[in-house]
Amino acid sequence: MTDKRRRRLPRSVREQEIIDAALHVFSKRGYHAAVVDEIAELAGISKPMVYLYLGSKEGLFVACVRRESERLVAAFREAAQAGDSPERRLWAGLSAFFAFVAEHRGSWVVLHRQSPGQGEAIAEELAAARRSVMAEVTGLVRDGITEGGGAVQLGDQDADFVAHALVGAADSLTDWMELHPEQAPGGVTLRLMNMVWVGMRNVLAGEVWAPPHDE
Amino acid sequence: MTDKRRRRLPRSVREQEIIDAALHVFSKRGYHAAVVDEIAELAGISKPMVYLYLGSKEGLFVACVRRESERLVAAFREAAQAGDSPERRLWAGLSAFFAFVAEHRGSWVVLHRQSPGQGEAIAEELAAARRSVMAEVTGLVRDGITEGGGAVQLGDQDADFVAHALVGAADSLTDWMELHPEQAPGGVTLRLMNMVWVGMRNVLAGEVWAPPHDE
Amino acid sequence: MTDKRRRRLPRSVREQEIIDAALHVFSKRGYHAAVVDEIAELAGISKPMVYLYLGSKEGLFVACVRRESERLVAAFREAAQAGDSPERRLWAGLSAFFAFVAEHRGSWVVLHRQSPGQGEAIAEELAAARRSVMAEVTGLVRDGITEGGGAVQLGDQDADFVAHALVGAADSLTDWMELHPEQAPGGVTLRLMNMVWVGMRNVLAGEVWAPPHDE
Amino acid sequence: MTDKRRRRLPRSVREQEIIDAALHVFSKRGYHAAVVDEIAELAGISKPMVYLYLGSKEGLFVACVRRESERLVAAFREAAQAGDSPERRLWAGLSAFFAFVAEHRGSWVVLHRQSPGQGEAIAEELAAARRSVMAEVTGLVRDGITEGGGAVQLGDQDADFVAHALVGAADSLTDWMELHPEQAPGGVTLRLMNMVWVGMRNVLAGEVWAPPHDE
DNA sequence: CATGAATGAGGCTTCATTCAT
DNA sequence: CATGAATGAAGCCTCATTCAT
Repeated sequence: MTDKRRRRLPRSVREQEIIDAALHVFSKRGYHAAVVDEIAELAGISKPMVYLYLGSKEGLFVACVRRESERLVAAFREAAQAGDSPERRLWAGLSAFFAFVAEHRGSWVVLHRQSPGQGEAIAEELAAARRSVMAEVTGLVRDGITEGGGAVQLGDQDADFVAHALVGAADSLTDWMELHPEQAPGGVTLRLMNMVWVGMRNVLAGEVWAPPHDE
Repeated sequence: MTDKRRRRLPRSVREQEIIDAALHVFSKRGYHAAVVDEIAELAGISKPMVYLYLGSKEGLFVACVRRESERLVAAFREAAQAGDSPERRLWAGLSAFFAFVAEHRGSWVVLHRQSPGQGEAIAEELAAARRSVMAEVTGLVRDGITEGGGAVQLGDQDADFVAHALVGAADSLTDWMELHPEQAPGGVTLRLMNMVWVGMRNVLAGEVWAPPHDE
Repeated sequence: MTDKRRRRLPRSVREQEIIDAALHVFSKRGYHAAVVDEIAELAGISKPMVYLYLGSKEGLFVACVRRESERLVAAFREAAQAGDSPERRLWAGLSAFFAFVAEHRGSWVVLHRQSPGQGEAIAEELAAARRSVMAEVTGLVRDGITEGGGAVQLGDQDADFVAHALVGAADSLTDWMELHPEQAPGGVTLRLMNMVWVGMRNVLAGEVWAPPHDE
Repeated sequence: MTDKRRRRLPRSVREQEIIDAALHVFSKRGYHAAVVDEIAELAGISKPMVYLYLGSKEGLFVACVRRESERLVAAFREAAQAGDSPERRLWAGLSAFFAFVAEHRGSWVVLHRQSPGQGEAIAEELAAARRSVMAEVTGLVRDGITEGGGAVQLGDQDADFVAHALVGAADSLTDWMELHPEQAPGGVTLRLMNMVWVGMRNVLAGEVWAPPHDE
């Protein structure tokens, strides 16, 4: 922490600091309960500066959502690019995704655990962010499973289904991880992948399961 | 609905109507953005009645959480009791769970999609409700998979892991269902079960998957 | 405490019970902080009955003030009548007055320790009550001191001065008595009388005191 | 007063102005009947400023009580220091005290004429303020009478008794003064002092009075 | 550029009072 | 006669946002 008094920072840097502060507060309190004063104080500047840079409370939130969803997508993509086969790419992508959700709690909370109905603009921005994240996962799932699972094709709708299930499970498992702090995130990813993965492959290979009927 | 003006209702009935209205508004707006006036208006009474019956905005929320978590647990248990084998019970319970999440959107949103940090009492109540729901799922998962999957035992921790994954996936899949209204909830349950189920069984049977390494 | 349910009491009795309850609550909380619900509950009846009998919160307060000031005046007069000389009457009256203030704390608090400005009607009623109490004291003081102190006459204005001082001192000494519960009220009266009495007599007899000047 | 619109005042000045306004309103209406809006309006600012500076209605009241009790004590002490003998100090202190009570009606009403039971914090603050005021008077009374009256010692308890009586009488005499506006405060002080003073001295000198018995 | 000072608007809560049975 | 049910009105407090320096 350098001396916070009377720093002259370039606009872009200061803006990022404000968004950092906003992310922290929004994730801790939720959009409505968050208070702009707290964000300004945490950013080490006065409130009018916050308004000068981001325009409004909504602007703050939108900036957070935009930046963090881009970060998540970027992490996902970067990891995925490293693999040289669809299966490897999928594994790497999901690992990165899971790591992001587990480690950047604040970002994920802002993106995925806000109550709905906080206003038109916010709902729109959140929906867009979630769509863009989900699209990445869906794409990798489709390719990964299709090629990894053998000759079986996985349609867009099915891939999207799997992507939703994976994302939801990953989200929920961050709660589980808080109850079991001794479990490493990598291990959790592996367990989740195993469960879904082996299931997907076998289901695609024809091993279906049907609900047992009472005779 | 009969004439809403100046109805005199017994306390117990009015109270349920108020909770109905509160559930609707809380699920639409989230705890903080919800406004007590709107709840009162939707319940067809004046604000002081709301306070006379439920005490405070927090009291309203707690009443919603309590009632709906009990409903969810009840639906889950009732369905599970119908089966005569662990596997059947698990299937029935999860079907009921999924149906509840898909159909009682409001209840589920209030239980599971609130921003964190809404205050001590609220956080505590939500945590308790979620624990009680998760405990039900975990119990059925452990028994169901253990006996359904063969001789393999599933420990409490593993069962809880699977339960979290299932609950999270189910939650997320309600979003998917909104994108695909033509899909019946029963079918969605079946797909989810298949994916997880077959995977779990095979994993327990020894078919593990490991991330592929670049050679 | 007899069975409070469904008593049929004559109007006058019930009214006194309500005033009892009101006095208790008003003296404990003050006019504004007092809540009609609490008065009704303490009186063992429903709120509409309170309004049927006393009309309004103001009516409740006015009834308390009127009844208690009459009681105080009555106690004062009754005691004073017992004496057969002005000096005895004064002593007896002041003793009774002091005993009343010390023992009927509720009554005295309602009469003398209300914030001003609670509304026109209330201010008027309180002023009237205080005037009537003070008039009693003034009358006895004038006669008692005039005849008790010798040939010296005490005018109305002076008597009123002494009466005010005595009443104020008596009021304040109830606080002192709370700090010294071991002191009997009778002793306190005696001390006060002694201090004022001897002073008055000597002053009237010519022993004046003047502020010392620096030379 | 200069143009009240949009004045920018430093915090400390504004704060005192707010307390001035609060004192006025609290003394006119009493704690509960006072309305924060009126205080804000009288202070020439908007309500949020009041809350920003003093925190709450309770905070406003506490600030008044604290400031005014300190003022009273200061006036009392300053006057007392001027004398060069216990008797002179007592006279000067009591004169100052009486002048304060007579002239700063608002301060005195807030300090001494609030209904009891306005809430824990308020009751505590008021009790503390009254204790501190009474302690000053008690101290001076003890020294002043002891040395002024000759060789007779006056114990703490007796001094406190006299102090309570004096303070109560002074309080009540402000009412008398309102009925006799032609009387100067200095004269009232002198009369009160004479009455109590001569009495105390003579009582301490052995001239006791006892209630007359009917033979 | 930066901020201390200021506010309009709105939300939670309470309470005296009345209505319909 | 008696009451459970109901509400209009008002008060405390907070917060996003802006002004004047």
